[in-house]
Amino acid sequence: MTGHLSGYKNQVWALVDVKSFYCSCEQLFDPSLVNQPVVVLSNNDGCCVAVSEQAKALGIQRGAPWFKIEREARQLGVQVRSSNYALYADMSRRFIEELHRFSPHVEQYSIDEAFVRLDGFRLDTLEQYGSTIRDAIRDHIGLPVRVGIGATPTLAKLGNQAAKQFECRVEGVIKIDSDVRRQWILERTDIQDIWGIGAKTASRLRTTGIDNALQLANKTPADMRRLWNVGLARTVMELQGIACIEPGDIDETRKQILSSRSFGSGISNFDELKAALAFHCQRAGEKLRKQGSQANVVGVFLRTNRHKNLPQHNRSSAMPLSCPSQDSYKFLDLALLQLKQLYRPGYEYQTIGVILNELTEAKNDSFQLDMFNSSALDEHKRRDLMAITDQVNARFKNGIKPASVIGSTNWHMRQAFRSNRWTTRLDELPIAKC
DNA sequence: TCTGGGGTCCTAGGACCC
DNA sequence: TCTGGGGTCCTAGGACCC
Repeated sequence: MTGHLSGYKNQVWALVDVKSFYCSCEQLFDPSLVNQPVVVLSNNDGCCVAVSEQAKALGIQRGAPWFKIEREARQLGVQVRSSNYALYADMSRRFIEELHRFSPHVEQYSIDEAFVRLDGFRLDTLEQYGSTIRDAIRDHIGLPVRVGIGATPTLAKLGNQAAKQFECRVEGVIKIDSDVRRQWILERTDIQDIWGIGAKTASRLRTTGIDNALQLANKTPADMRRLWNVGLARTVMELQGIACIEPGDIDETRKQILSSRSFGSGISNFDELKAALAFHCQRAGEKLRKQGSQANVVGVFLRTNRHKNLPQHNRSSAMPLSCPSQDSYKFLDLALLQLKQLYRPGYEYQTIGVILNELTEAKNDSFQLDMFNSSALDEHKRRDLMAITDQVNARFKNGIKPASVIGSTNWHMRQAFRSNRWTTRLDELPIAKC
């Protein structure tokens, strides 16, 4: 084998990701944030989900609970924003659209990163091509990206990771194209920075003397399969340059749909839980109908706050529908039944959620009838009701919702620092002053 | 007062069958 | 006295990702 980009499958993978995506989106529309320490918070303004380079340099860590670091962060001059998903989703769409100019094969992997296949390019031009992509995203979309290039998805991720690690030396683009360079980078990559290896596996690997990616890559896949699991065996192969993981496209239809949210503060009252449950059934149903699926199983979970020194109660259940459905109200009936079984008075619950499972494609005019409970006419009416509800809710915030949702506000989301939805709302467009 | 929400895949173990 | 074992299917939970 001459180089790592001419392995037997002749694949070339690039992983393009946006530097602290949420922060970069905020900085793009608010120039006062440029080159400043910025953090973006999770739902409920709970913890830091994105941290700008400057904030990182001040010691702010991704995942840190905001209420714990707020005082110090403010003193350090850190700027804070609540999550603004409308903005991020739209910027993500533009980012992916731009990538399609560079390859017919783009697989969006998350809101801020995508795999781009560059098979067939001349090896000595790849680095230049990576820089071209980086410049285009910066100039046309306004977002800073890093590019990692390698013979497998895992090596591309690793290159991307290395581009982060050696930022000052490589200007955001790293290509792993020779065995020498592969080994050099692997040796300097901590085991836990490998895609697919998390905290648990990393600490177990360390007890066997494997601390960096090179040590792992030198194992045989068969041994790792036998001693560990198939996932780790695949990772070893990928690190050796043999592609065996196909990153899925996140635009594919979901196999499971979940709606959940933690409450602003603990909830013990059954009726308030019920209100939240109704909200999540409505929202999960909305997502389900949007992708044209129907569900066969409805699940519910209920959790107390594991960070609190209080009695804990975490339970979940799932029940099959009598026939496949898209009907939020049917989901609610079944979910409520389960909530009654799961609920115990006296606990402070923190999160509730609804999961729709065993999704199948919804056919337009033929659907299975529930033998005991409904007529075809009812089914049609229910479908129309759902369709109209979705249309109204798409146009008007706080449009139609189940009656049981109304009147309880304790579980609503906190978003104290949200910026404008600059690109998706007419009344929030940025204004240019002459 | 205040620690996210949404996914995927894999595995172990129970149920069941012959 | 002697009381199997192997295959398949299903599910809950774990680990991981961003």
